[in-house]
Amino acid sequence: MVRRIIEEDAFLNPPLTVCGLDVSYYNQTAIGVAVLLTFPDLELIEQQIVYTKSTVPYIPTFLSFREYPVLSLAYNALSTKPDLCLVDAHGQAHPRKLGAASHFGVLRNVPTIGVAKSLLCGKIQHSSKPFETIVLNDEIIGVRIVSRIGCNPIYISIGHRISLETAVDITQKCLTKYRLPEPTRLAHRMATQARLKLKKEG
DNA sequence: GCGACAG
DNA sequence: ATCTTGTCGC
Ligand SMILES: [Mg+2]
Repeated sequence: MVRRIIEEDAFLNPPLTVCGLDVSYYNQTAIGVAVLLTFPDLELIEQQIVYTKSTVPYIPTFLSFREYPVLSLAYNALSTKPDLCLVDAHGQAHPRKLGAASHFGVLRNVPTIGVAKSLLCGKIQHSSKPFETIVLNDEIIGVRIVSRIGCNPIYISIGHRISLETAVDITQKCLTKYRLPEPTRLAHRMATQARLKLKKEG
């Protein structure tokens, strides 16, 4: 599957709509969320939540086996498909260069960007470039971005059908006043909200 | 063999 | 990811 990843822009650029994907858990229930926003205005136009039984454990480097199923169902639920997806996970910034964001992109054949909140592998290279890069095996596999002053950085990498440069550019255009870009931030917030609701209802 | 290790 | 109160800082 690694060889099926397209590292070039193969989508409507700039996109008219972008999607944010994330998952939360409540006991054995996986809660998948897909939000659809306009671009570049970032206005919410649709949100979908799906629930499944969580059966696969979390094992580092195998996140997609745990989260892809419910994410795919949430994506299916969208009445309108986005031009690009931002996934709360790494893309190529993965030991085998096949993080969940890339996995999702290839399986669904949709353009994706990996937006992670911490580093899985690789080392940060402080270069002269505007961004610090994530390097693994002498190869740049992603970038670290200080998306909000005073907060921990976020990690951007190619998911599928997009270049790293464009991935960084669009992610930055999705940033407002928070650490996470709007698509991922809203999906994450909605997933948390749904989890707390399940908890309250018992 | 040991430590690191997205969510 | 989840649990969980206070606390520090903008
Ligand atoms: Mg997540």
